[in-house]
Amino acid sequence: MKPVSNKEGFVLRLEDFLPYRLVVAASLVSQATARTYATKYSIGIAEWRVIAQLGEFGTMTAKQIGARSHMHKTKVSRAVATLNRKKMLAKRANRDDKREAFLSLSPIGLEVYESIAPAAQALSQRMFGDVSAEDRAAFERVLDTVTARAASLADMEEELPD
Amino acid sequence: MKPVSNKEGFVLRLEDFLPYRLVVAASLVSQATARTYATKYSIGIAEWRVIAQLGEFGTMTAKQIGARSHMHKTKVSRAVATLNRKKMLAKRANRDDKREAFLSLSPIGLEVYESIAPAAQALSQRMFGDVSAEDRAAFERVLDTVTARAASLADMEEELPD
DNA sequence: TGACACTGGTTTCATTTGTAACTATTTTGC
DNA sequence: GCAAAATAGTTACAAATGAAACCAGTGTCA
Repeated sequence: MKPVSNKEGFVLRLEDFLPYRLVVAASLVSQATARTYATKYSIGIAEWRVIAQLGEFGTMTAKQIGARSHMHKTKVSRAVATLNRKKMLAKRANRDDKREAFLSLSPIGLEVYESIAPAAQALSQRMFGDVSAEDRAAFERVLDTVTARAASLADMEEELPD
Repeated sequence: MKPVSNKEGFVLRLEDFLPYRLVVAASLVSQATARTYATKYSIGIAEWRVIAQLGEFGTMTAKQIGARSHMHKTKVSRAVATLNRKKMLAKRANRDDKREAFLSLSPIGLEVYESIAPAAQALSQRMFGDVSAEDRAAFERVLDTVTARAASLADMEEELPD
């Protein structure tokens, strides 16, 4: 199918349009991975991301998890709640600030982490495995710059004067 | 914050984990762009994507739009419905197959397309503008391969025997 | 000290989303 | 030609989501 030029003449070629391609790729990847652990371990994406953070860093507050994973705070809150219900994490109050709590994986949570993490790694390998080291490095560079840009853009508009 | 190794020893370093980084980057980009045309032109993401497809290719069925943009058919259906309500597109029945309809932009829709497309282009420029040509090429290569992989993975599982 | 702004986290509510069921039509196999 | 399977698109329903209100605790500054 060939692009059609309309009267005004400006045509956006989506197949060359990086933001679009990025988003499509990500959504496919997200679906594919989600399926893997969703069906296999009955864990949702948000829950898994919380587990992954805690598995990597040990102990964090909900706030930290949200900041690090760019997850909305209500999403984190709910994910934590479900994981808590499933006895997958340990909550320890912070004496110095009773608003927040220190979260970490319970033995069960750790088990889940230990079983999902390698699967995730394997899946990643299947998707990115045969990408050359150079391409991979370039890919990471671009991801980083665009992440930074997009994040700053988002923040900017957040604090616009009304 | 330094990763903590737990008893079992397997730690997934999310900052090195490409699927994760890809998804985070995409979600930030998506948010940033969404905001641009959402607030400026009161158009949702799905609607914009439909407009973009039609702007580029002229006439398509809902099915084609969905396939090309990897959008769920209900999403396409609803986006088309809202755009139709806003008189932004033209629906023409297909005599040879009355189940489907040929969709294209109405003059109003074209206007919207012509005003959003350059803005999107500009935003993309702001995010990817100063990426070197080589990095950009590498980035595209990787996006393509991973898109193909993830898509085939998704399809595969779709037809699993239950 | 006490009022007031602020922050971590939860909850409520309206919106968005996907799954599955459904309608209308077309295709297939016999 | 016709019953059964398939397909384009819509709709009903339930789950996921984000914005905003909210609660409890903390910081500030007079």
